[in-house]
Amino acid sequence: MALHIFNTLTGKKEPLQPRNPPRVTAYICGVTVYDLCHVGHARAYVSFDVAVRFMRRRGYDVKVIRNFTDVDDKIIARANKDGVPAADVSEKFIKEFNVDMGALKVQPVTVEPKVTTHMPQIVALVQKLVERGSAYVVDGVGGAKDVYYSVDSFPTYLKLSGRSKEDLQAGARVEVDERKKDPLDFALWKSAKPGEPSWDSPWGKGRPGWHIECSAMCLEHAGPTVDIHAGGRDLIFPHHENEIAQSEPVNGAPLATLWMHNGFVNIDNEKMSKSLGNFFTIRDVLQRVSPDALRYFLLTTPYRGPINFADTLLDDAERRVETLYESRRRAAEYVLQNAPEDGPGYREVVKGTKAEGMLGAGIGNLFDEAMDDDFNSARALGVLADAVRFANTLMDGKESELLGKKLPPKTRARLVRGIWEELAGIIAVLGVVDEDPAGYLDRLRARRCARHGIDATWVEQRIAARAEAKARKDFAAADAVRAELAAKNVVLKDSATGTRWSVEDRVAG
RNA sequence: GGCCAGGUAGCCAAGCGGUUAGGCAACGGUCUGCAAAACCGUCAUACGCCGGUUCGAAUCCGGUCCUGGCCUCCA
Repeated sequence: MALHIFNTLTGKKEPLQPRNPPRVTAYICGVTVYDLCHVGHARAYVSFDVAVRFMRRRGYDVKVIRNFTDVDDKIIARANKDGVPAADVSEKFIKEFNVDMGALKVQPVTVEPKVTTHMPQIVALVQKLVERGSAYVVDGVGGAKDVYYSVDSFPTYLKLSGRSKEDLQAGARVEVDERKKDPLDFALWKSAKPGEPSWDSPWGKGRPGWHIECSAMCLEHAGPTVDIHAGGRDLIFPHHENEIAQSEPVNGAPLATLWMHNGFVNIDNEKMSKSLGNFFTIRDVLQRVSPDALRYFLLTTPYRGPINFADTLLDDAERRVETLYESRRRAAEYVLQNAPEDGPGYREVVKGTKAEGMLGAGIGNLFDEAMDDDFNSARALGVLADAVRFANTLMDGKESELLGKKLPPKTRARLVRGIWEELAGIIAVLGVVDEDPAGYLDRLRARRCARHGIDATWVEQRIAARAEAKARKDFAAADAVRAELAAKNVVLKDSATGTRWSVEDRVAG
């Protein structure tokens, strides 16, 4: 099966059919840079990051365009409030955005266009719309003009959201503006009020309306039709609807073949919003858990549906990621210690056994099959779980139940190596458990030590004392140390190579 | 009011006509000086409710209840 993606425009999963394969163009609506990003942004950009990584795994040459809207009412409002130029606000939050995306391991996109560097294209597009009668000019501020888009000029307006103009007006929350021909008409160009950033145009000093920048930048970087246009659900109306209305009459072609929209992040089953105060920035969250944990959490639900955000769920994800890193580290050590022999891979070994149904088709294939179904990351994590569990079973030497026979360590090592080699490709797409396990686990432990006020040196000393007690068979003393450390959330893990320790985070957060 | 999602075992969450998703928690077991981790088993013939279609429905159809969202800026 080929990659299928849910298309908002048709309401169906459709095969990805790029116009010029293997090239895929994708325009992802970026942020308006007036504040720090929240977990809703994290969900959108992590979802699309995984989608892009998977398309690349599938052999597509993906060009990703993700804009910054750096001219906007909210930026101006923020600048006025802080008493700084608007450009300072947008520049600051572009930097912050990049910091957050970097932390989340969202891969850099191909092009990051900004409104301020695409003014000529925007003005030219507005001009074309006026010329062909899609837009009209009215009096604005101080002799300058405003330009409005006429929704009546575009018969298929609202085809993406499947609404009707009557429905929207029934909401009766559309602002009344005497100069508009239709209440649903929206601004393409706004005349500048005193003190606002502005650019020269045929209509005097002004700035673009909210939607036009994406039409202009998408055209500039992807051409008349982009293969995939993506953003949050909330953008379906009005933003994407308006983009379509602005672009299609001028381009004479569909703006996008596929429209992808990610679902919302809810907090305690309510929409996250600033007014409700249930609002978390990405860095708030990364204060609590690792980027892997946040990514893993976001991937536990397919991108299109809502996802409920809660500390307990994040903590669950972090523990799960920790387990996976532990397994990965253990696998690496196991392979190193057991000198894997050459021979058939796990798929052949599993044939005709209980484990065949689980992994016989091949881990990579199962993963691809899951992701081909509209990037079903939840299913993909199931594949990951099955594979890791099987590798652990082998390392435990408990494979006879599954395989009907016991294998020598060298054979097990061969299979474990093969499994993790395949898993490497998967975790590279998901962007979780893809770091050096020792480094990750050390950082995790250090963070928990800090949170619980634990001194690592002291722990090591206590462990040494316990080792001495154990050496002289004084198990009572050894157990006393275990209990002493357990009281501080420190858990000891004895192994052939010595005692490892970790910090449990379950109590007190 | 209009439009759109969703309701799956203690919790999270796949599946969307027939064959074990997966994870977490709990409990039992293997292992261990004791543990932890890991693995095995149990919880699990679960799918909001009522009808209908079908040899067969969590999956399709009709109705109904509930939750959330959009219709204003929002990923």
